[in-house]
Amino acid sequence: MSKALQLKTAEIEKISHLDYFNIAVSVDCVIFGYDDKELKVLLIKSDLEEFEGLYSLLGDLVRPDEDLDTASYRILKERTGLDDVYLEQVHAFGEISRHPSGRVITIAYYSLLDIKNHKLKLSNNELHWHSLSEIKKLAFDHKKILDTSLRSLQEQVMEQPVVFNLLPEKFSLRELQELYESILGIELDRRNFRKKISVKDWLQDLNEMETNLSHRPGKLYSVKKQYQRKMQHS
Amino acid sequence: MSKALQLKTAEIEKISHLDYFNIAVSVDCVIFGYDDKELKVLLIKSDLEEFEGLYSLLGDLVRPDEDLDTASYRILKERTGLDDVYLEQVHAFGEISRHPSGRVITIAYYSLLDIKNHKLKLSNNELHWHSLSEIKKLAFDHKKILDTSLRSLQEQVMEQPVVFNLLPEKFSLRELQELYESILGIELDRRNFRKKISVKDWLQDLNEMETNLSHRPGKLYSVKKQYQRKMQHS
DNA sequence: TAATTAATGTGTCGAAAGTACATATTTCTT
DNA sequence: AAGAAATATGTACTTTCGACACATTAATTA
Repeated sequence: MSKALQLKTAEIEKISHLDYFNIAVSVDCVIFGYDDKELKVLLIKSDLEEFEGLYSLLGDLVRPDEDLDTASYRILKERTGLDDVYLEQVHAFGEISRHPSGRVITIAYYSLLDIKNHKLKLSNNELHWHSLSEIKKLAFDHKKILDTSLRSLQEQVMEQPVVFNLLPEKFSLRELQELYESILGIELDRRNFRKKISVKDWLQDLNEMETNLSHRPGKLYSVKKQYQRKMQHS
Repeated sequence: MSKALQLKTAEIEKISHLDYFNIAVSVDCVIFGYDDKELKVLLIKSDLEEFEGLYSLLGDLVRPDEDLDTASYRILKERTGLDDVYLEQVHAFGEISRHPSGRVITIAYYSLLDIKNHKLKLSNNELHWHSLSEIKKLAFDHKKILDTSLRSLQEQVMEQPVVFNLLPEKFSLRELQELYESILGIELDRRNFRKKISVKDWLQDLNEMETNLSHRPGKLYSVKKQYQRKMQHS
């Protein structure tokens, strides 16, 4: 093993095997949701004394026999019951004392899902959706991880068709625009937004209308099949 | 520790401490260099039987008492003697069998340096510069890591002032353009390139000219101080 | 020293994309 | 039938992008 890892002999003598295997690897999932015109993130109450009263992202140690990607899917599945969700790796965080109980480096993933259409079994556990705007402090370095993930999402959102997992299958252009505004934190001009989206050619016009509104309904769209991002089942 | 990592009691019983600490963490550095109008990468001959005759990136295990960033600086320092080099994290690679001798996940960093101005002590070791165009196969998953890092560099290069570490302190616009062409793998129009660079306002006109050319010399520039990317010494 | 060579330095025009902005239309409600 | 509340849509202006050509400079050579 030591030779495999290209250590020099002198180093091998100095450093024991156990030293090197004293780092644990975890995955943390930044699960963004969208509901009530607000971007939210799924958090769990931290059960560490050090972080009494604080919330943290959903994470777990990576098992020796699973890929990083597989680990993130497993965590999502275990915690939310969902298995059709797109995950994207964001960054690795490895400061020495980021975890109070030991050396743990973590790989952050973000994920997007439509809160209303993915009813979690929230009843018996400590899992809750939190509005991004209200989150001031999180356990560990999870606030930093959240900020980095949001920035990464913001950078991708206008270039790539990533956000559709946050919406129901059928949505109006107004709903889509409100979602973009939530993610980017800015207001957008309706006509310019529609123009910009329409040149991307991501949407399928369903020839259906919104219903149950007390005003003129809008047309409904869905994202074209080739742009749907689902889990690559492993 | 187990509680710290938020395992359920049932899991703690099933899974021993050692199982979880059976994953090693390494850092691999994709060190790009530029010389002779070509983009190159620094590789070392693999000393694994499995990869006989193949080259690999510069990497090492992360020590329990160092940050990921610190580890990447240490590796660069140890292998090249350089300590004023900018490193940027790219991605974590964690496929189960990416390392033949055990479970090792690796965090990839890229780094940029001017080959001519950073004379490595290349004499006694197996370190060599390889033209990117000639690299077909590398040890481990290092070809994939290299490709991902290059793509990441390509995406950043027009937006951010990242490439100046690949050039000597003083350079002409032609040299800069040739560098961009090497990185992007395309030819650029001289006038449009100059226009694009000039609006960025990254460059300091040094009021000096190239010398020792057999034709009209160009003006020399350097990157403005506020855009220089050096190591944040830790 | 004049002519040649090989590169530098520079500007314009048309196309495409981005931005600001207002009115007519549709559906539901009363 | 009128009013309320939202949808759907186009144009003019500005900025950016891309293609493209010619005069200038310094070194070399005849």
